[in-house]
Amino acid sequence: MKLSTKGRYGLMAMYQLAQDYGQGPISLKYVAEKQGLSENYLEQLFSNLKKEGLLTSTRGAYGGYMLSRIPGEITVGQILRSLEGNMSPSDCVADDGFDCAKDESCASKWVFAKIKDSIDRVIDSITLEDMVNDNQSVIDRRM
Amino acid sequence: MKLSTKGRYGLMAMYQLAQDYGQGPISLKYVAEKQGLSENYLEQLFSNLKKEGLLTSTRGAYGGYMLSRIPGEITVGQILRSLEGNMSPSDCVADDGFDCAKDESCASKWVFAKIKDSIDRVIDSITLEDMVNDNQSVIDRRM
DNA sequence: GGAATACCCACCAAAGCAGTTGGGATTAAA
DNA sequence: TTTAATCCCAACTGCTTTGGTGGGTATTCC
Repeated sequence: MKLSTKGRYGLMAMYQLAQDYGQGPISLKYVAEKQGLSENYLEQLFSNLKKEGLLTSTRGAYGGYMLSRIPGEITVGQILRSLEGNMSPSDCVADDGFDCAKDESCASKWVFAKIKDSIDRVIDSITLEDMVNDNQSVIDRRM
Repeated sequence: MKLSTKGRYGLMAMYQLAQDYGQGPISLKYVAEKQGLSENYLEQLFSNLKKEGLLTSTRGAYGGYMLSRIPGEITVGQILRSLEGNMSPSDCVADDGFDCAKDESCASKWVFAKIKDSIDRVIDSITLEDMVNDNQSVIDRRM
């Protein structure tokens, strides 16, 4: 049950933008180099993050990308969901209106629901600001 | 970040064996039918679970599979790990001795570690017995 | 005008997933 | 002693996803 590189790279890239927050638009090239990622691939991820409203972009020379909100208002959960889809371990407990045939009588289902809840609690409680400040203790108090 | 059918089917099948615990060996065919799974595919999963010591088998007519321990001593974590490998969202926080080049300075890493810990806490606290008894409230008290 | 950038879309190789197939070995029962 | 039920094993397959690459276009600053 792994994250794909979309989620991992995307989080790393967003973290970089959080570190350089307030410096105006940051170019894709810079982010890719700084985090050691393929520029072309990262472009696709940013396109997604933009669609979800987490990034804004400026075209042309000296253009680039910026977080659409302050780092304290962007959570890891928002980033991962926008790149990975929902973060449920099984579709039967996702919020997508998928429904499993056996539905009720399934003992596995509530196990998956518990896993999902615990993941959600973590990723929705950590913001980019927390990551920049390395706020481990803050998070621990929150959870 | 989904479980594969290995984890999902495997858990369902083990749950079935827990329900029929104490009835002697249970055939693959019965479990597959009861849970609506492909017999041939399930066979591979059982082979894995047996290697990990979670199942014992009896060959020949009237043979089958049994849990190797009482349901209260088999956790969801043991089952999922034996079928899915480690349950870390990223290899950089797995216990496998993988090590990431940037290691120290990676802010994403501790995020992944927090996710992993919360998953582990859930799956290691739920046993097959809990599932059979539908012990949701018991689990909630435990966590 | 030229350089730097974001935007868009098609394509691709490799790996993983979810089985299927086919045969063999072992054992209880008839 | 045959037969049917069962576990055991390994190869094969079609499909989808992953993790990119490449090429061209549009926009903006100097």
